[in-house]
Amino acid sequence: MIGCHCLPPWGAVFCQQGAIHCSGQVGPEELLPGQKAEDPWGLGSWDEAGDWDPSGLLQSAYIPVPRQRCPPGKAGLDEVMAAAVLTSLSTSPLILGPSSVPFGPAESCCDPWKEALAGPSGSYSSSSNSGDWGWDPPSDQSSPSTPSPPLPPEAAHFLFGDPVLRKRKNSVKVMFKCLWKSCGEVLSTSSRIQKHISTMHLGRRAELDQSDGEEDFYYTELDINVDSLTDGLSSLTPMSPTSSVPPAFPSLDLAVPAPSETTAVPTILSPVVPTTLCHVHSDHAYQGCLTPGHPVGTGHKGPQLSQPTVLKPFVPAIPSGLKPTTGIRKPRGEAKKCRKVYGMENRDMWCTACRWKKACQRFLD
DNA sequence: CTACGCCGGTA
DNA sequence: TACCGGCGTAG
Repeated sequence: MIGCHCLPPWGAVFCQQGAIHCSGQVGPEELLPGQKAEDPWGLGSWDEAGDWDPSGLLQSAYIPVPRQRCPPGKAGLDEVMAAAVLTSLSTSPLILGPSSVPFGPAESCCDPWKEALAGPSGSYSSSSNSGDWGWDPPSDQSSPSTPSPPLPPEAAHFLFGDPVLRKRKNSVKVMFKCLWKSCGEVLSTSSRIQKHISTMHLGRRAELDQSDGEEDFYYTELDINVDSLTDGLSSLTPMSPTSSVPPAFPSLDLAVPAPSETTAVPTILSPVVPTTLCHVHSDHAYQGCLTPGHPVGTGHKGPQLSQPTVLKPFVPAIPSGLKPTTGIRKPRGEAKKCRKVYGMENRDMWCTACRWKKACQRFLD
């Protein structure tokens, strides 16, 4: 992985993760000027850096903004920036763990940001963030202009490092975070979050308990282990049986703002769908590459895929890794060929090229 | 493994 | 022009 500025919007989240991680080792002196001065959330309680447990959301209060973006000479973390940071953090808590794994507590604190970016981050990129995932970078992430709604007291306590909670090691705090787009509400109990989703997003009447379980798809459980650092991923990955949301990165734009009642399940897969569709589409180019003069309809597979708008050029599913031995040989065309269309029995209907075992000229690829 | 697409060669 | 050996690939 590379520098933050090169990353797509969601890459910025990762960068923050790196920063988050490092904040564990960063002393107060590392904080940007103004960070303490503003301290709009009473973060000034940072005074026990040594005692600081670098895992968990507690660190969210101390995300050092990358210096490249916010040089010390500048104003620092003003309210807007802090809100933005908190927003992006609150929408992507599950990736906290992995990124912190490769870096041990003994990591140098000289330049945490660089360390996080350029350090032994081979594992950083490959193991922790599923870099292969090809969905669109959620556009929301790039513009964290919508701060999260005010957090409930319990969440605030947790997030901002209630001293009492911080002392409690080996404790796992479970929070429930709304995954609804631009919401990110964090509540302490599943019933609360369900009620929140039901009433706020699904438009159900609060008094009518008509929950059909759909709410489950819209929140995720933050199983935050305050204790273990190396546990990062594993402590976050296991989802409660009640929560159907996969341990996907919540920074994803779920892109299902108005889910239909009919298919609730696919919605949880929606982050993957675009990619899948893309590959599927390109892998089965059968429908897509027919020549206009397509003759008989024998093999016609009915209406073509209505080109979904989500399909974009993307990474073309080039059959890479083909053996370079035979030089330039086109991968086998997937279009209909005369043999396929007419069959061996109607060989006389084939184009001459096909008859001669040459490249079919009727159904060009 | 077979079926297939088709390159390269031959008649 | 007509055909086919044989290679590489997909299933």
